[in-house]
Amino acid sequence: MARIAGSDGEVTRSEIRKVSLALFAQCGYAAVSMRQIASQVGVQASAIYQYYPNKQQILVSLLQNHMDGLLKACHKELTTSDPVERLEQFARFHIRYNINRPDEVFLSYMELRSLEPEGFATIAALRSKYETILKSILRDGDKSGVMKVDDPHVSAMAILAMLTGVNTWYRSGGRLSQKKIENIYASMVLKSQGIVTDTADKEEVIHV
Amino acid sequence: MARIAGSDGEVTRSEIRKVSLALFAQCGYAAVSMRQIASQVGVQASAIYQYYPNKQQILVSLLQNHMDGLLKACHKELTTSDPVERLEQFARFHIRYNINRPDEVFLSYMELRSLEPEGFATIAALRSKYETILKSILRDGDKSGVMKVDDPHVSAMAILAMLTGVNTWYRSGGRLSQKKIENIYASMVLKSQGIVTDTADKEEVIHV
DNA sequence: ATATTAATTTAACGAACGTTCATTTAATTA
DNA sequence: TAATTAAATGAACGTTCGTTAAATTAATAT
Repeated sequence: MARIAGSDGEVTRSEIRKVSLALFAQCGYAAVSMRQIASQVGVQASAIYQYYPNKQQILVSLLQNHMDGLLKACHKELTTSDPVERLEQFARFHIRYNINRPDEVFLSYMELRSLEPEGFATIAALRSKYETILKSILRDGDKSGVMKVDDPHVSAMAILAMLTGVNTWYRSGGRLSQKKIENIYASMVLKSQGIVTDTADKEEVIHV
Repeated sequence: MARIAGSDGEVTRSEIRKVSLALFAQCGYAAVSMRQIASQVGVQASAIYQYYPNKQQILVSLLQNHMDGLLKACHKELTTSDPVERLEQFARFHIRYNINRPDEVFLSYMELRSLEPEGFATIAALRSKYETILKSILRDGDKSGVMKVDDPHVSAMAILAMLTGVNTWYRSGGRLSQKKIENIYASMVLKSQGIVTDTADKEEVIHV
């Protein structure tokens, strides 16, 4: 047998992406074989090479795609110039965007080590771009006195780790709604940088 | 050749542990071969089987060892019963203990997926034990009104992710001392749960 | 000095790996 | 309808994988 009735390159390509993403996230890049991917797609391993030159490029493409989408969506989301509001927008965006893409996020944070130098440089640069967005917000907020940021770099790393960590425990259909989770994390992020905003239980910070 | 002059089982065993830990953390469990480990130890791959029945048991043993040490050290560190002080002790301990064990921590968080069911259950139980320590502190603090904990489980996960994240960026010999980093993280953790403690710039929270 | 135990080697097993290549069939174009 | 292009197959390549077995030598105990 060779070409199969009804076969479509675009469909197969997207199936390869879908299956690779799930398998890489679940088992790790190195532990997944081309035959394993092919089997779940419903083709032979050799068919994958019609779409990707090698296994490594599947990973690079998945990561590139995710980071591009993340950056684009983030820029669209940050609409205000006020640092505090902007920090809240960022926190909420990060939770909202990542909570529904657990596999992409996991890959992005865990499989950088599986990238060869060229791909690594590309993806690391995109990640750095994203981190810089948050650092700028923190620097602005600290400078204008509305936040208490000990160290913008450390704070940014801490906030990102905290937010991204939601994927280690969240499973859809759980006890808490996504909106509720977003609220909790946004509140913790703001508080962690010395901002108090709970409207339900309003407080005021006064120097004594 | 066979047995080598001066060879010592205890030395070889600990070399295997050391090398495996570094390689698993750097490349991922699945990407590391027995021959690769053996080569760095300075023996043939078959020699490893004198010490571990298979590759999987090396990983299990490393993770088991790390979690045991973590739990033991943590219990020793938490000396006070005051929830706020206890939370600070926990945060500082977690940073201090983990920052010097980046490979173990990375493995513990990333290679649970590489464990077969039995080993997974063992390690997951130990991790859960550790998480429960933090959750209890948060519950106590919230109940007694000295903290504002939206949800103890979410807060615990957020705090752990934030603290553990230090290993994604910290490299020894960097700009900040370990003590300074500990201070920054401890402060963020406390603030994130509605506690204000900065002694240098004292404030008071007043309900309006 | 001899027997035993500890530590390692070399050689080999079958299985799986990523990848290439020639071939085959379906769909599209001329 | 014929020629071309798209999408897949199946077989094979050399390599590496985890693991086992038998042999060999060093250290220790008798």
